[in-house]
Amino acid sequence: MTEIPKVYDPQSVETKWYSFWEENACFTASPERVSEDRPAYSIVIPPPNVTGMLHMGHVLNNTIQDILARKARMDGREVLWLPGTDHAGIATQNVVERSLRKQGVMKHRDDLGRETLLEHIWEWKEKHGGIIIEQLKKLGASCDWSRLRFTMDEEYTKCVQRVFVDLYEKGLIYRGKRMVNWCPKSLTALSDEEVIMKEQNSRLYYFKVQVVGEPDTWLEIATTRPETIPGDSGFAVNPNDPRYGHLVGKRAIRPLPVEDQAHLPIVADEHIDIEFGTGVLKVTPAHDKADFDIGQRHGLEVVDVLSDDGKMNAAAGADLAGMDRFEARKAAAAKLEELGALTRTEDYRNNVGFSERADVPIEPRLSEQWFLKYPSQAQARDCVADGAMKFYPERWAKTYDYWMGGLQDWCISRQLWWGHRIPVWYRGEETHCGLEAPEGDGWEQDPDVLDTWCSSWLWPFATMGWPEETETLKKFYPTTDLVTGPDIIFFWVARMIMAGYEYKGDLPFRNVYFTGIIRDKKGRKMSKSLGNSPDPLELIARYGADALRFGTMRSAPLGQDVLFDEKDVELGRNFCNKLWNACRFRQMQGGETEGEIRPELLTSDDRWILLRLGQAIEEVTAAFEAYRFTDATATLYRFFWSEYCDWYIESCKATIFGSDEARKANVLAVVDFVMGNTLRLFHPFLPFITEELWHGLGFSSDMPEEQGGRTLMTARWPKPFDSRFRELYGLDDTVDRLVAAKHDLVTQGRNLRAAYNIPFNKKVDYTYTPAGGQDAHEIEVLKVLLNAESVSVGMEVPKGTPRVASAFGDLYLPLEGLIDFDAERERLAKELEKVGKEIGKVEAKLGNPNFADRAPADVLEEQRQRLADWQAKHDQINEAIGNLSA
RNA sequence: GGGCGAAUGGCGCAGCGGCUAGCGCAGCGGUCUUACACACCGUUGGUCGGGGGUUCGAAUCCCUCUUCGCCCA
Repeated sequence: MTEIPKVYDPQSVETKWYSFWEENACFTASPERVSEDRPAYSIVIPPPNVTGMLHMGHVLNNTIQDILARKARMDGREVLWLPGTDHAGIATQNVVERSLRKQGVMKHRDDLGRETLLEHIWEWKEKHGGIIIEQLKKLGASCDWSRLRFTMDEEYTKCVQRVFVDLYEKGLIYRGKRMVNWCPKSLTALSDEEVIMKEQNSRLYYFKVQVVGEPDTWLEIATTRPETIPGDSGFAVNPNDPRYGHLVGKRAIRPLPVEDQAHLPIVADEHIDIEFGTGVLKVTPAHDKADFDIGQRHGLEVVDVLSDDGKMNAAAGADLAGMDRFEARKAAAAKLEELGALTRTEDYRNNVGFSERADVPIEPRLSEQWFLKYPSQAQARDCVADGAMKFYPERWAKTYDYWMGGLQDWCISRQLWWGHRIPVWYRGEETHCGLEAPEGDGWEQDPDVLDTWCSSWLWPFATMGWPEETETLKKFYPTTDLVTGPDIIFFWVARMIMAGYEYKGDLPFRNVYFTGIIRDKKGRKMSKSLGNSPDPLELIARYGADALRFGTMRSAPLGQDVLFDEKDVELGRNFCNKLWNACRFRQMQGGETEGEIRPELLTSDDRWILLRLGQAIEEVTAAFEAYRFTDATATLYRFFWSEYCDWYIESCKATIFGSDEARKANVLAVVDFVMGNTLRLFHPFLPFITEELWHGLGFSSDMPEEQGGRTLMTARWPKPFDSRFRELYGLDDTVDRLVAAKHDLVTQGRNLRAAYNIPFNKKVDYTYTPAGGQDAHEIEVLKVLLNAESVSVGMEVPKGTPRVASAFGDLYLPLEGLIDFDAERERLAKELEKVGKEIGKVEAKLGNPNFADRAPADVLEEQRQRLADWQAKHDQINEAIGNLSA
């Protein structure tokens, strides 16, 4: 760091240090190093989609993980941040199939067959699978890349199969023909969690059916899905509905299909809502879950009128067969009208389940699938309820508990090819579930694969070598923190907890931090179609990774969504530049690095900045303990920018540009002490620039190799100052008060010149009357802070000279005959009014006998002190006004 | 319909029983003052969503209403 440029350029610095860290194995975790003195810290990455691209959600999530990991290293812990990717079954297969269709390689996957398509997907994975990993490195993620895992690695796959076999043998996994959520676009079953309910503007169709043998009796029925009428196998009414009781047991004529107008039974069922529509329900057991249950209770036939791709099949009748379900809806309504059966239609808002991935309405469908009855439910539920596992923010614990209280069996089979194939083989009536194919000929493996979440729920331990009791597992499981989005609390978090108890007999992580959702500055979710989703890589290229990290963290409070604005990143860049230049300033002064601080040479400002540093250390450390990263950045911002740069550096120029060499060396020692600590406090947030400055300023040179000598990454996290330290350097409240009064006087003094329209670069002469003893150094400081030509002490000033005052003394701005008495009088009158108001408020409070009676003594005393302070100020101003007219 | 969360100056937030309700950004005025114009100095904006209550004292606790967001049915 010989010639430091004026503007920080992150590009080369970031590349340089990331390579350095990797080459020096700074991210590598080793179980052997774990001991009582060096406790383990671990965190597993929520595996991103292997073919995905880095987006702002990843930035938020992984920045937080990196901050936690880096802080833990500085706390002297052995850190494992375990990275990896997820095969993302449906998403990945969709992407590759689309690409193959586009290239004309195939029209349908059956054209290629299972093996060939899988080859193509693996090829795709090899080509694109590393992109997101490289992107995470750009962000500065300090993952142990030597342990990179993929959910379809051979070993991981073994874990998935082993768990399947085990749960099968325990009777928790079973195969059954049940109503499932079917996605007609992806052509697979889905779990309940993958169905998103959306409110829709629909139409309610009313039609009538004739009761058999009673030509004058008609039942009117309301439905949103007339296209399923051919699949109806009964009509149901509530037994308590007086309108229809007499019809139960009779039959009515189904109008469609016209070539098969069947006579369907009218049944009574408690579950029918009397209020909805006409109170009569058409029962379609094949295409509605509730209807299926009603059908089961009354022995109704199941008539499937839809194909797996959402088109009507032959059973729907000649008029509808082959049509898409939405087209068929209109056609069916038209047909009813033609038959004179359609009585009316009305607009209707209802909730329709959509496929999460394909975004089309799902189709409830009777189908043979594999289901899982969740294991270790009670333990998983209790660990959060009783606080053994902590959620941040806490409120998610309620959501979790509610969901855990209503668990439904999980449909885990998917009609896809990309994923873990179900380890079950069939031969005739025989079924074999096992890790290996059974002996003998004629066995066929189940064609389906498992839900992706049914592999990633093993992530915390399957990535650590389970089922072997590896050193890694012994030392790093359970993990410490999990950082993820609340949108996958059921998909992933809850299931990991259950798997953790079932297979490790312990919870998988102790704390879960739920991030907010990243939105644009207008509060809209980021989406490709809106084009409001910035490319993090581009932001890094333009502002630097540190800037992106800091900007994001500064605007991401615990428990709230993040309204992302590029301005935040710009602010992050400006912040880095400020840090850069503060160090550049230090560099320009030369002298010994980190010299010894001699207590007897400390100025009030030196003591003050040490006090503020101590305060900042406490605040940032406390913020970390509460996972309040925004608070930490706010403290750092305030401390470094306002307290250190704006006040301390400015005031210490009085010494640095002065002639007292001993004092100058002492100030530089203070500067180094403060900067050394500041860089450490910043490092988890700004890893690159802090590492560069740490070495550039030479802080690394006198540190033990493993405690900051080689890298700032392992320098010790600053400790709050103890009483011995405070005593040695004279850090107490009196310093705080004195310097606050000095700053107050300076601000007022600058204000004076502004009030009289004197530009800041114009040097002026002030006159100062110290409140305490006269101190040449303090006067020099005032001169620097006020940008004054001179600060004279004890001079007589003409009557009416503008004057301000604080506990630090009185300050006059002599204006050489230019005093505008009226303006000054007006200014003072305004001040007086403000102060008078405050006095009134405090007096009213103290004058209230109830207050005096009931308020605690310290509050009372505080108010009395305030009154005295205000009155003193009031007197000062009055005196100044008196001087004006005298 | 049930649950959760939010409502504080133009914007984003902090404060969760007693400091003159803070901070950042934006705005306004001034300044290229030998670390930084990605900066510095000064400064204008708020009866804390409405109403009611508890208390000596409420942005903060309770009730209620309104608006917005999320989750579940």
